[in-house]
Amino acid sequence: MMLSQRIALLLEKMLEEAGGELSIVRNEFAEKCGCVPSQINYVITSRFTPEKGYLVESRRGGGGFIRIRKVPMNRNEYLMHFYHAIADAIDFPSAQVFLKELQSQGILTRKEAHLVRALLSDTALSPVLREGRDIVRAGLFKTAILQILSEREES
Amino acid sequence: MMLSQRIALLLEKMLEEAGGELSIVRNEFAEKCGCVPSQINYVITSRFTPEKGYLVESRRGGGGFIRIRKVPMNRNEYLMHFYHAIADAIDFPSAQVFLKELQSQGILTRKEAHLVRALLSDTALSPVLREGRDIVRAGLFKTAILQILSEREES
DNA sequence: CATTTTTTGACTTTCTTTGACCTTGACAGG
DNA sequence: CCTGTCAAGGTCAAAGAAAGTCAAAAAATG
Repeated sequence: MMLSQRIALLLEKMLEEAGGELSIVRNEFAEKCGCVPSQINYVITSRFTPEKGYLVESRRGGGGFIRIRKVPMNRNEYLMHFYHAIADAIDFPSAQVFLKELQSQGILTRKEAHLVRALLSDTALSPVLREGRDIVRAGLFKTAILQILSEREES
Repeated sequence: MMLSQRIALLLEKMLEEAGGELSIVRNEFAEKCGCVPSQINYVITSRFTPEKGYLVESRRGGGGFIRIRKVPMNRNEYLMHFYHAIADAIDFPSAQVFLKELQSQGILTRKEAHLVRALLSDTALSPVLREGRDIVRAGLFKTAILQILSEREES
């Protein structure tokens, strides 16, 4: 079997055992998998993507780590409906309609909805070339939804 | 755990216990932490920054000391302080530090802070060319701060 | 056979630790 | 008063420790 496949499987298993959140030390882990360290990045960027419900953070330098969090995607049909409706690009007016909906369903408070709306606005995204803006906005919106989903699991 | 992190934690605890103002003798303190004296400077300059609301003074020579103070600010002062500290570009780790601070000051709830953090992450901004990412992030962060400022106290 | 995915490794960036050397302040002795 | 000495803290750069990037080569896929 392919190396990256095996690594991905192992990560998933560890993630499962750790209850959805896992920290690894890249070089150590690569050692354990018998691969070069950058292979770990490849596996993560190709398979542990936000689209698949994973959130990844990391730190360099002494004491560095890579942390992977699995956001359960199927728990909330309603949010996933939004998630998929966003496609790979969305303009601001449409985003605004979605946000109002999320707010009126009580998924976001007014303050939260306003916050997200501000961040998705054309003003906020003005440093991004107009051609790419709707794509960036779509990615941001999806990230927000994933984040909301992951909050619901906790607390 | 990392040395610098242990030291930072200890300092925070001592600061807390001392009610927000704390004086140490650098060499003594380094001794107690089992590190070289300049490590104390490193910890202070990397973690007890004005951005996080700390004021640091010191005196050399006989009877020298380092005094750390946590300055209480009101909500709007805090926000404007952050707004100006962001300059025109900011990387994710710094943004994260700011957000933690906003959260610990009760200006953002945990959920709000997490939401903004997710939207400012490198993952969320991955469709933006890396060269421009920190600039886009700075713009987004400032937008968020303005939005928060414009909210009434209670949401 | 063409295309896509995987594997590798050289190079880069970020964060931490350490130590050699610099500057400042207090205070004694001249 | 000076001035020298010692007791602080400050600075900086090098070395170490980790993760990130990129592109070329190899392998898999259809």
